[in-house]
Amino acid sequence: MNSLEQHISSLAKSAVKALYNVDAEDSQIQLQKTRPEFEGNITLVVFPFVKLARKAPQAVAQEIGEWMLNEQMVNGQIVNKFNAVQGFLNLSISDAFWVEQLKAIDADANYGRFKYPNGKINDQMVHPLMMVEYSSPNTNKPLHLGHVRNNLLGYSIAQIQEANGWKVVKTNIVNDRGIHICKSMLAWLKFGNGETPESSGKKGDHLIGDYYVRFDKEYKKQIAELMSKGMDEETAKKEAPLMLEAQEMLRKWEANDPEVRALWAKMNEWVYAGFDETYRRLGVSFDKIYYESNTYLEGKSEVEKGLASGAFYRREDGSVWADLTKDGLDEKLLLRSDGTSVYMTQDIGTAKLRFQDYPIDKMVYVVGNEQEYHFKVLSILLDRLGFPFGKELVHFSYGMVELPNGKMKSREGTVVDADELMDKMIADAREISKDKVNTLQGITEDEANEIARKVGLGALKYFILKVDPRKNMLFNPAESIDFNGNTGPFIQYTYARIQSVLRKAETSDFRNVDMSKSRNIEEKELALIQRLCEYPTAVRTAGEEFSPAILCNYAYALACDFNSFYHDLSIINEPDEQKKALRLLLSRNVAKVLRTSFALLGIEMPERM
RNA sequence: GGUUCAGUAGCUCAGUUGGAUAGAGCAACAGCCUUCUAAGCUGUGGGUCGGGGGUUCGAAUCCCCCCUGAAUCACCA
Repeated sequence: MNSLEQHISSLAKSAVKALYNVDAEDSQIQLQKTRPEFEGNITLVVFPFVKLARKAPQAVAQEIGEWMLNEQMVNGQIVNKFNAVQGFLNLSISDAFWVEQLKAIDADANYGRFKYPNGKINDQMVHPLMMVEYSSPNTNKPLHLGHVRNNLLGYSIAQIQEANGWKVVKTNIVNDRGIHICKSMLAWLKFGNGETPESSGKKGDHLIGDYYVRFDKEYKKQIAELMSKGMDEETAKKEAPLMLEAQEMLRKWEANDPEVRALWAKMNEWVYAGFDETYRRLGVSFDKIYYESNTYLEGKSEVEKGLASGAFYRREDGSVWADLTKDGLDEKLLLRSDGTSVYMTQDIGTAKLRFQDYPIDKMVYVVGNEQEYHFKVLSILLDRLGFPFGKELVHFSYGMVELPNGKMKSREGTVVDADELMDKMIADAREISKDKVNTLQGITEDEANEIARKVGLGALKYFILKVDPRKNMLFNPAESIDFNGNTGPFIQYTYARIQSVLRKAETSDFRNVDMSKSRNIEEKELALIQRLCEYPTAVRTAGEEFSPAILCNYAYALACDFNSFYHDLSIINEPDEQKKALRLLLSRNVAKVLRTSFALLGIEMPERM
């Protein structure tokens, strides 16, 4: 609730008390922005009071409106005038109030961020700590568009929660062991001829990914061969020599076989170098990285402890299980009969190490909705094992990125590669900018490339983040991502325009807007101020709902409002100094809010484009 | 089959705890650059909010039943 809403809310409560002698609940005070077809800025919905008043809605609205105007004769005027339409009381707010709001926004360098009661955003008092896990790649293939969505959501939500007062630790759990890596390793040994990133010029993650695909190809050949000899498919999949070799390799890995370990370490290094580059280009980062190869043994020992405490039980074949039937779920395997760990075991171990490293108050896992069951179970298990954040852990579950013909599948090559996609977006941005001969004259090649990078990535990131994270989204590779309309570049362009205006404004100090002189704020100016006032609510809601999309929508609305204002009204050519000062002040703060909201999305702003 | 999530304009998506005549963008069509950046602005057309009941002053939103799609229910991760 912003300060206008607070004012009107308490005014409305007073009105209801005075008129009907009832203390209104907060939930009964329903405020909304006045729809453009009516006069006014903010609207009180009076339906909740019509029963108390025993009057028609229209009459109640009229009555409350009149009471408000009278009341303010005494207590200073915020509400200027009103009109009542059915059950809706539309209130017009005074210009002075709006100017005051704008000045307050301008004075606040951290506008929109959560502030402690002392006004600081980073008090020395203990922050609640939120750990956000995201990305969490397998090391057998390069990142694709699905990972991009994960990374962008994870990074953005970390920024948003930080703006909402959390101390945030961004973390990544790298899935660096298991049968999938052995497949790549094996294929590389058999068919690689010693190929390295250096010798081939391929990024390490792509090189490894190629061998993962190669494994699958050869494996399928073997299956087909076995089946042609009369073996059934099920058996053929198990008996194919390549699969047996891969499993043997995994056993050697677990037994610390020096050769296997050395190969594993070398190939992982290649992958990490590739990932690092992709992360850097995407603009995401981590405060602490965990590796599954270091956590899975922790998980096993945690499970052993749970076994000792009676939280879990062992079956005759030696496998360890958790009985979740009391929680309405099934029984869950934690250790295989051969003693090896499963995914769940590793997540428990990772949680343990993390909790040793940080005083976690809230744990957030940014993981696709295909793993909802897994996290439901993990939450219960961590709680049983005594992790304080277990019960309340957040699985930030997001939807899949689908292609027109369905899901992306690495092994079948139907993936949109992250690196290629970024290349394409940046190249597209560069191409488009070539047609814009106007303002980009005289800039260097490097500057032009840097703008294209920001704009291309801005288009990509906004395209992904503007969709409600919970929903599946569609990406059609045949249609390029737009640079016009409701897009990142549209908002970046709005920002760049403002920067251009501010550069041209001869003075940098235009805060001397004199409110004492009554002056009429134009409708489009007022709409902009009101929109700016909504920013803190957008930041807070985005945090509560775990939805960067809310900030996208907000930034888009603000940019639309500004462009309309910019089209209709002159800024630096305005002869009236007061009006000009107000418009410059407005422009500067629109730019500020666009920039900070985009920063929370992980999108950079170009100063010109 | 059980559970969970989704279904809104030709396409991609918005739509706060139920509020006024359901909104954007793209695509289509028609206008606006000798004037602060036209990646912009303005306008036109386009809807059985999957279907049917119910709750009430009021339902895209809440409840029930169906239809469709997705995910999941592994000694995979």
